[in-house]
Amino acid sequence: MFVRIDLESDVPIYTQLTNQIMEGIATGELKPGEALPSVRSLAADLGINLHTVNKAYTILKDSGFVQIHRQKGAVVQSGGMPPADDAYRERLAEQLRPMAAESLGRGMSLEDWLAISRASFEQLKAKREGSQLS
Amino acid sequence: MFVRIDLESDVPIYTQLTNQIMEGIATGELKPGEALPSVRSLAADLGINLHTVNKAYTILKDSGFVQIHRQKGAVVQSGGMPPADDAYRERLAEQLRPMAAESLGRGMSLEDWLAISRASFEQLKAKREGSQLS
DNA sequence: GTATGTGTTATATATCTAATATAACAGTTG
DNA sequence: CAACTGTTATATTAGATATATAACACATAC
Repeated sequence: MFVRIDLESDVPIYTQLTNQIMEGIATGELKPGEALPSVRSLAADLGINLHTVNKAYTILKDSGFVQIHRQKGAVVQSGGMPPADDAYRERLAEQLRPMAAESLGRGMSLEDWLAISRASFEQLKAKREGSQLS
Repeated sequence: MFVRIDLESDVPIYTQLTNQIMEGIATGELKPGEALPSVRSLAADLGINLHTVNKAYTILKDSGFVQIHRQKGAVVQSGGMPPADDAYRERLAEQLRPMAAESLGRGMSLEDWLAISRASFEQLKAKREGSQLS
């Protein structure tokens, strides 16, 4: 498995898991229809509790990135990913605002801010286009 | 005071406070050398506890955005804001990554991502250039 | 048809964070 | 001296995080 958990981080384990799995889906490392490890096996692999993994899976299910077949397990959403609709864009802008404020406060230019922002997105996009043909 | 606290939010009160004061500094609404309200008066204004305000002030002091004169109170940093050095830029990129991943996963284009990112920064910058002459 | 493997649900516990409530202290200012 | 700073200390409540065990419903494999 590609997941790495940092137990020293102040980011909750279930959040680290959620983020990394979502990143795997976004980059195409995990393809639609592909099965995720069972909550028990992934928990055992990572040396964490089953419920911690389950919490991450539930968040991904509620946000529409995975489907959960009660007895088959969790699989990457195959019926189309959730859209970047207006509600999401608002949430995103809300999250970005304090980060933009701190950057502006530290004297960062718009160009620098956009360069870092662009790099974050392009790195993931490049990974996706490298691992598959779309 | 310009601060608005949302008690329903899942964002901790001290974080909301920290963010809004930092935004005030970034936009120039709060100018270098300007005094912040005392922890007691701001707490009373917002209907929250003195220690919650103090926690926000301490975070802002530790990150270099305000100075605290033990008996005069907290004032906006007048000796230059903390720099946007490499360490900060790394932290920023770290924070942006999961957001970029979700946006990519939802099918957002680089252009859309940059547009939202740019808007977040420019709104604050415009506010700053509107409230002062620099 | 029993065994195994899914997610799910239920309790219980330990630890940490967030927020509040009081109280007191040290040092400045009016 | 009185009033105001931030600071420190102690205590309590509530919630989040993470763990541990156990059991359940249901499908599939032997």
